[in-house]
Amino acid sequence: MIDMDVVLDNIDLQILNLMQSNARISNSDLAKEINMAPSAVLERVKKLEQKKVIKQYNAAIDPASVQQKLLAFIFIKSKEGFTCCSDIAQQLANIPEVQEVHHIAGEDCFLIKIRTADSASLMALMRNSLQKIPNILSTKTTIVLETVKEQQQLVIPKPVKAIV
Amino acid sequence: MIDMDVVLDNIDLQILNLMQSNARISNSDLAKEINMAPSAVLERVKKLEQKKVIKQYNAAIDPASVQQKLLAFIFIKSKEGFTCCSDIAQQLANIPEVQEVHHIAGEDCFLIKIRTADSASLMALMRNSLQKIPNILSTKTTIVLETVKEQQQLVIPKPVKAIV
DNA sequence: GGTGAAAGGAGTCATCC
DNA sequence: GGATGACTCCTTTCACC
Repeated sequence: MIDMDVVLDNIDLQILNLMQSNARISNSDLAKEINMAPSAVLERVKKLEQKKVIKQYNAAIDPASVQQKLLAFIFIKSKEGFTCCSDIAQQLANIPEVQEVHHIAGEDCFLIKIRTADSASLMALMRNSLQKIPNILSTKTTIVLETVKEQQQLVIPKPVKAIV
Repeated sequence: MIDMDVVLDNIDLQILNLMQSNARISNSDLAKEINMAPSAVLERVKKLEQKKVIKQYNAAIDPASVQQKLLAFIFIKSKEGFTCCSDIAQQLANIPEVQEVHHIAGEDCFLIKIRTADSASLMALMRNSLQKIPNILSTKTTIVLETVKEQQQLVIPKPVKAIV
């Protein structure tokens, strides 16, 4: 079921480009930007949501404002065996503070991105949640000192304006 | 100017909690959820935007749908010296495919998160953009095979309902 | 798949509490 | 700060193309 026949035309790409950095744009503004009727644009947006091209609309919140000042990446090595790997992945994903779980190439099995209030709460979380997951062999933690850039915007190919 | 007197009460936290996973919620629905008048809620949302507690509203787009199937993390080691470091950070941040730039603790200087169409385009980007940045000593690339979880939602302390 | 119009609903602002 | 009400604009639907 991966990679269904999701075919996106230039208009879809324009919509995605506008919405990925301004998700609360009104449908009528969206329609003005791309020179179409609001109803037609609305239908396209709904289809993009249905097809899961648009997965969710998020408000990006400043972590420090809600006392989540520590960001860390942790490499997690696990015992061999693919069934256990996807178990571990799921258990990691269930931890709310874990924002990302990636299965990676190379010796280490997973890379996770995690946010907590401070280093003490990271330590507590590692003891209480991470270490209790079976089949984890070792972890290697990288603490972020400063985040220079953090955005989820994708590079969407700019639609080629047709010559009228 | 970092950490201004941003004081968030329970109502603000409720708003953030609702909007971080549903940024296109209408203001009136938001008002219903937290039992307040729409105008009062709107004012709070605007203040949260002004104070940069809400940084942006994003549509989370499925990367595969727009031909961005490769995700990689790259550790970048640079020459010593703090001034050169922030220069490098800025140049890394200017690359559109680079979604995140973190200054990290330890031997390596930076960790970046980068998305491209495929491994060939990652190679091209490393040759054309990364390698041309001065003072970069070495890079270590980690390719993601599969992403199990990827969300930017923060753990916001659940407001304690006051006893009425 | 897009348009245009019409009804219902939401955003916005001034005013009062 | 929050509520109310009025005005305006937007969303949503549907018949038509």
